[in-house]
Amino acid sequence: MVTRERPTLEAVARRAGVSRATVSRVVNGSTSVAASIREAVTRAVDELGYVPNQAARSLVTQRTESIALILPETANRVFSDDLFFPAIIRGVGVELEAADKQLVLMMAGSSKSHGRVERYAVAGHVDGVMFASMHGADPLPGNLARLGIPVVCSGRPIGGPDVPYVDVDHFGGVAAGIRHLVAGGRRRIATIAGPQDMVAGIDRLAGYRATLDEAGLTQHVQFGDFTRESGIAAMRRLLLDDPQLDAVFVASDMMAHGALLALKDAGRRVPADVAVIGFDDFEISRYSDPPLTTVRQPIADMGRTMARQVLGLINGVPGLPDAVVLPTELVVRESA
Amino acid sequence: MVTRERPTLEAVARRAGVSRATVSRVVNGSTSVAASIREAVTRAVDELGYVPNQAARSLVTQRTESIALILPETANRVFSDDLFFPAIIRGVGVELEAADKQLVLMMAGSSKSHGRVERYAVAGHVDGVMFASMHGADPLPGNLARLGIPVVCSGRPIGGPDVPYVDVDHFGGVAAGIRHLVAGGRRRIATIAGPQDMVAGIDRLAGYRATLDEAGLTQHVQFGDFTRESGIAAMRRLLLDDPQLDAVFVASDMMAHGALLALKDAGRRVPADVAVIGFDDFEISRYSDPPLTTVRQPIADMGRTMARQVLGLINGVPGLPDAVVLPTELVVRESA
DNA sequence: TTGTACGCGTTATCAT
DNA sequence: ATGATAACGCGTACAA
Repeated sequence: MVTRERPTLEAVARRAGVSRATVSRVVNGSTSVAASIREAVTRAVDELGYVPNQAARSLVTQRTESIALILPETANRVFSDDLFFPAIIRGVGVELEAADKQLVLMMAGSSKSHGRVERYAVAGHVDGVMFASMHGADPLPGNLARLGIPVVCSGRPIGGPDVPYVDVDHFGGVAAGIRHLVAGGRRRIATIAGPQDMVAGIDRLAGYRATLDEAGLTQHVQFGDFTRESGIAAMRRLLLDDPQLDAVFVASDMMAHGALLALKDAGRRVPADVAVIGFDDFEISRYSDPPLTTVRQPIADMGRTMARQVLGLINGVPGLPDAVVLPTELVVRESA
Repeated sequence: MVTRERPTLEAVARRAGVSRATVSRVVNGSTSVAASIREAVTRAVDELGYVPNQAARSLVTQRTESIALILPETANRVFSDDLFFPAIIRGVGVELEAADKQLVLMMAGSSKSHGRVERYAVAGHVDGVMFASMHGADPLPGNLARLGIPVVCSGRPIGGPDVPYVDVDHFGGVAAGIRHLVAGGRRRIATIAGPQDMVAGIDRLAGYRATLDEAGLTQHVQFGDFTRESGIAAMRRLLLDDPQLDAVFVASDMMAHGALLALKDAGRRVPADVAVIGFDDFEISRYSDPPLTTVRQPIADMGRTMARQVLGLINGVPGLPDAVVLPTELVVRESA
């Protein structure tokens, strides 16, 4: 498999009997080119199969036409059976495709890869950067933004929103869920909270605490890491903690699914004995046993919005909001 | 947000009081540099925060250090609740990260984006290309390979394997599943086949036909497109077609899940009345009702293998196999 | 409208 | 061991 020489602008120019500059103009759609010459150049381009060299082009334009999506997780974690990341990628992909940009996917779970991602972005290999699923007070987004690289985060950054972000209304969604439980007569409402180094985990727990306070009820909290297994384990601890509980608000659908399994295992009926509410509204939650009542968050929309924001930043669109918060919505099915 | 001037090789050279060439040598780890000078250069690099410009580097090295994964599907299709693509990406991601290459994800569902992807790859923006989930006799992989671009496909290409590929043993997996059904006394074994423009759909149906022939049984075939909804619909048609059927082999776990729902809906018990076998072994299939007996295919391994193959091609590793076929394995749970 | 010539930031080939 | 210097392929002032 020998690499065939790719034709250059020079080769096309020779073939068409014009200068390189003219070919460049035709290729880039400049209007100030005579129709006859344009036609000749176009033919030469086709005959030679000329395609512009992106590296050379970037070198002078300072643009790469590609945008990175950085996931501070290991590949194994990102693509387990959790559908959050796929949905983000879907939204981002749709929007970038429409803008004719390429999506560079970077997983930065280890500190080694974390550094690699930083160097990559700083090297000017992408025109902009999006972050999803951040842990703790990651300095990377801020660092990149300070270097003048357009950056947008999904999820309000912990430790000071020094970069634009897109998030959903965690608090309001949780409150709606809890109020639904209270209205249904539930009084011993526990929660399985998410990791407290992520804003989704923090805000949903805050929503639980505030709404329970409001109703004057006692709190029961156990923590998971958004996986099904952690949901199973947390539900078991909760049952040990308060065998009389009659409802549980779970901070993610995957963990809620785990809770359902653990409850069935413990002989509890859902929702007769214990009501369960999740958070996400994955497609699959329609098919759990029983179908899951859950707080819907528009994940793909977050991806789309994030992409639009970063494109706006790149193009210098004025008046972009520093923060966009998308609404959540309680979807009532059978589990609560 | 002003783009801060990035320091160039030239700037570092001035600061360290040496030539550009020497700085380049230090940055690229050449041994023939005096220790004292190397130290001075390193310090200048740190102080200035110098990072090599990738475009300039690519221009001369002809390498981009990034590799594309092309999915000939729309973003919406790729990241539905089907876990096939996420698993492929996971495997690819792990392997590329180890090799310090960047993953460029390209979804090419429309013919417009199909062309864009081709131009992108031909423009030399990536060092190699991987394809997953191909439909029909797509000429793109062959075209790119002919241009000297390292290409590997997941799934044997339809219409002549003119490019290296990685696949799984569809036929053997299906045969094992069907024989298990026959051994369990099932005699009216239907199948829900996958799309016949994809090798996974074709080969699994071929396995069904051959193994049923071998056992002298009558065939009942309905088709789906690997989605849960199509599985539901196909199962209903099958029940209409042969109300007496006592088993169904389904060409994917998602469709099998749909079949389970349709059977329950029709009042059939699984496996008492009808045995069900899927194909994939997604994590979630352990939790279906009843837990799904299925043919496991090592999807993430396919991704890893594919990545290793392109990397080998790129590095000119001799003796790479044109085809790698990974084994499948029947996982018996409760549905059959 | 078209062509000339320069510069983008590197790496690589020479001398020294 | 180190330093000039020539590519690499393209866009674009500037000149014609």
